[in-house]
Amino acid sequence: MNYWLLKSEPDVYSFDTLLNEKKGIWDGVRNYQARNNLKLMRNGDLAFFYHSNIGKEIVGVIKIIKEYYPDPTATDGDWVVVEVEPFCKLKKQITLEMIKKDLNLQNIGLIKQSRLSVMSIKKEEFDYILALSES
DNA sequence: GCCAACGTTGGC
DNA sequence: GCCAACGTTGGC
Repeated sequence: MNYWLLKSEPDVYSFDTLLNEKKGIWDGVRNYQARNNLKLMRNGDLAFFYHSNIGKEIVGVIKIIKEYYPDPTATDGDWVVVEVEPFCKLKKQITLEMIKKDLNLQNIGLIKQSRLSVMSIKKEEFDYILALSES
């Protein structure tokens, strides 16, 4: 079981859109490192849904329900998608500002690799952020 | 709108 | 294989 963080600009594709649509295809990834992470995802893995640019906060958790297959929106190259469904909405959103200030989260990919859109999250980080959102 | 931090491309 | 030029992401 692995944990991930997926970024999306909410004016393009938001967590609420996914909630309404019940299920989503994570397409359009055009970065090798992000793609490699997509390929490592397994059914049942959980991922944070982060809103970049607008909000700059983790808003929910999603579950991987279908492992990678070729991205139908790609005209060339070896790009892939996974399918996801909403798992839960966070009671309290966790902002980038909070994460940056939190001494327990200084090594999180969101800060270390700010441009990567699909990254892995340590179980401790995942559990810690979930606990924060409940507090 | 700007810019830092990357990633990609192409000339050499 | 190196590196300059350029493009993109995302925070500010």
